[in-house]
Amino acid sequence: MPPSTSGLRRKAFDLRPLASGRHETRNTFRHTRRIRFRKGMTMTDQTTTAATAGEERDYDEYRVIQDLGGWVRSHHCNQLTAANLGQEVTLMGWVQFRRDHGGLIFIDLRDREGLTQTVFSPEGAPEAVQAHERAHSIRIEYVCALRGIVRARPEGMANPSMATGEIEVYVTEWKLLNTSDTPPFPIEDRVDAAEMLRLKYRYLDLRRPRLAKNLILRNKAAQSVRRYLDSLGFLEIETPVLTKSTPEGARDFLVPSRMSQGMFYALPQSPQIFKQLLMVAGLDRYFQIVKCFRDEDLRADRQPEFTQIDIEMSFPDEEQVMGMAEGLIRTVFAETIGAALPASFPRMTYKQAMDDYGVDKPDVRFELRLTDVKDIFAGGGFKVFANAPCLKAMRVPGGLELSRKEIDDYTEFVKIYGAQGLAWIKVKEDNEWQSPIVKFFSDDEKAKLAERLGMVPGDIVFFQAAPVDVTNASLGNLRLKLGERFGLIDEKAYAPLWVTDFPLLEYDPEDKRWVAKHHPFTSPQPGQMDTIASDPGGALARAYDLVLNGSEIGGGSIRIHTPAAQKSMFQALGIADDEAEEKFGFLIEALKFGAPPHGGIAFGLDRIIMILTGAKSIRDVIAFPKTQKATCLMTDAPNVVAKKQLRELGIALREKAQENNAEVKPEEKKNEA
RNA sequence: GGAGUGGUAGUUAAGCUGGUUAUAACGCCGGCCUGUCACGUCGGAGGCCGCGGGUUCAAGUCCCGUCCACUCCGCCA
Repeated sequence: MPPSTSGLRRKAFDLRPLASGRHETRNTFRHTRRIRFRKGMTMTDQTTTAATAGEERDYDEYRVIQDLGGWVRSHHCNQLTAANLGQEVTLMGWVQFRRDHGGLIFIDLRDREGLTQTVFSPEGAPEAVQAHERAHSIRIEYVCALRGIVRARPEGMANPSMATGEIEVYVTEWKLLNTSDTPPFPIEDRVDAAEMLRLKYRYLDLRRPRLAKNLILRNKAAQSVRRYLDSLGFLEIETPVLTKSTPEGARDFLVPSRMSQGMFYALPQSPQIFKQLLMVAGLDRYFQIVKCFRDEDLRADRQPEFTQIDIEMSFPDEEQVMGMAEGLIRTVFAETIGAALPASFPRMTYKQAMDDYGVDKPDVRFELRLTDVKDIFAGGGFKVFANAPCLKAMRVPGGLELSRKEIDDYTEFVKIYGAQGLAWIKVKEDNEWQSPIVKFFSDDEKAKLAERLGMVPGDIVFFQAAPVDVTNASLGNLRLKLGERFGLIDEKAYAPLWVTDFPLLEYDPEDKRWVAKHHPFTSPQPGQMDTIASDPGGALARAYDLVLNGSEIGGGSIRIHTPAAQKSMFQALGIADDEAEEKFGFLIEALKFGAPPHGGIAFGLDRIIMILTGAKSIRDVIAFPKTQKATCLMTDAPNVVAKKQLRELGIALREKAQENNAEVKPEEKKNEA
């Protein structure tokens, strides 16, 4: 290998002892490749075929990992501008791209802040020449410390798409801090690898600027929340993670107790009761940015562990909680993305939301509405409409252009929500109605329909005749689809909306009983407690949800603060006195000792960050998220545990669970007693 | 629990009504290259077509099952 006997090579090679006596770490990918060569072809085959044009080189001799050796980073990779010209700087980061011209070598160095172009030239001082020679060995994702001079790029060579595009760092000396295997997917925003891979190598996915930016913004939002609430006298107080299972609400995650065998803690679905007890304690104003756990199935915006901004205050009415909450959201949006939300958020009752939008979290960025037309067709000749428990229509301007296939697709879409089909009328340019059903309508029905909906040429009207929940769900969700289809949604708009006057209770057909819609500590509106027994579905709660762009980002209520009212509430929910005592006795007890009127709200931080970043998935705003099956592909959690651990907890697995547990890996077996 | 979409080199994808040796781009390895910026150029390596059955002379392709990821319904006070 003649080139490596040159002085330069020898010098570079001799850097080895400088690496603090540590053994060099070779690129393991290259290592595996070698082994593979041995299996298949021989190494001599490899070298003879390739070494035709020039001398083969082994760059591994340059891939000696070095210590920082006292080097200190002077700037991050998004910092240098023309203002820094001539300065000697030290950058540290990952190799994003290399452009090796044989002569000049360009390396774009990346850290979480951005990119800086660095140049290695074979000219200049001997150190710089040597730095250039060694730089041939640099590969993508290697970790380097580069020291050099900030220079203006030559005339016409600036890159306006880079923040640091005016300058480059002319490298005089560099250290290889670590090598990297070839990453399983490119660390770049513009390439979208399979989510499975991204989750397995999450730490690489997070190197991509888009995800790193999301986490940086998430931090900004969290700090903004803390500043705002602190300025209003809210105390950040931690509450237990190992707590007590409560019967209402979502499924709990359970943690077995070793000390009390057969007993379980539950992870909190929210710190609800604790924050109320902090009010009883007289701490007056509480907040916490806190993990909550619900063992339910996942969605694009739902993870089994998620983060709430949990807030509670003493002596408020709805106006004070909502005013504080509006200020919080306005502050966060202003301080993170510079968006100005309205000075006062509009409000809508739950009933109006369901009537006009079919959902309890309307996206009010666009105008389409549902209209009740049941009365028009009641007792009429078209039996499907006449006999429907609920009949609503939605007029869509411009919908005439929808193709038959699109309408068929929408028909399939609403079937998801239990609809049998989807009726429609197109209003053609000559004002004639084109529809499979209109022949069943009387002239009077047609006239009334046209008038109520304000039908004009170019429209399509969709109908849903079904039970009220099916009608609302199918048209309400179709509305969102059509909003997208017709470009009605301003993606840059932020449309907050309070939804108020929620029902206190809702009927659970499965359990055949009334359950709290919000939670069982929510106060009914004045006078409503007395009517619960006679009309459980009619009682309204002092509850409010904050909806932003059709996403529920927060919800809260004024709480019950007297023991008598809380007992009545449990009675209404069909929770027997002894059960209430067992499950919530400590709360009722606490309310006896001068609990102040109190109320609060909790925001879904993950969902807020989704909106702030435009993320389509909650996984893109969480550092280490779970899959839809609630597993972690990186750590392989959940997993089996040693039999000893189970024994200590007094736990025996049932048959089916044992089958899963049988797949214990050898090293895990070792740990067993 | 249910419905749908996807799974083919390291990655992203193509592969039609089943039919030669499974294709491309990027990446990887090596040669050349002093102004690139997703550098260029020449050469090379790289495949349990998710897994298991079945149909067939023949399966990446058809059928059944199964696993994984995603979206949705149920569920999520």
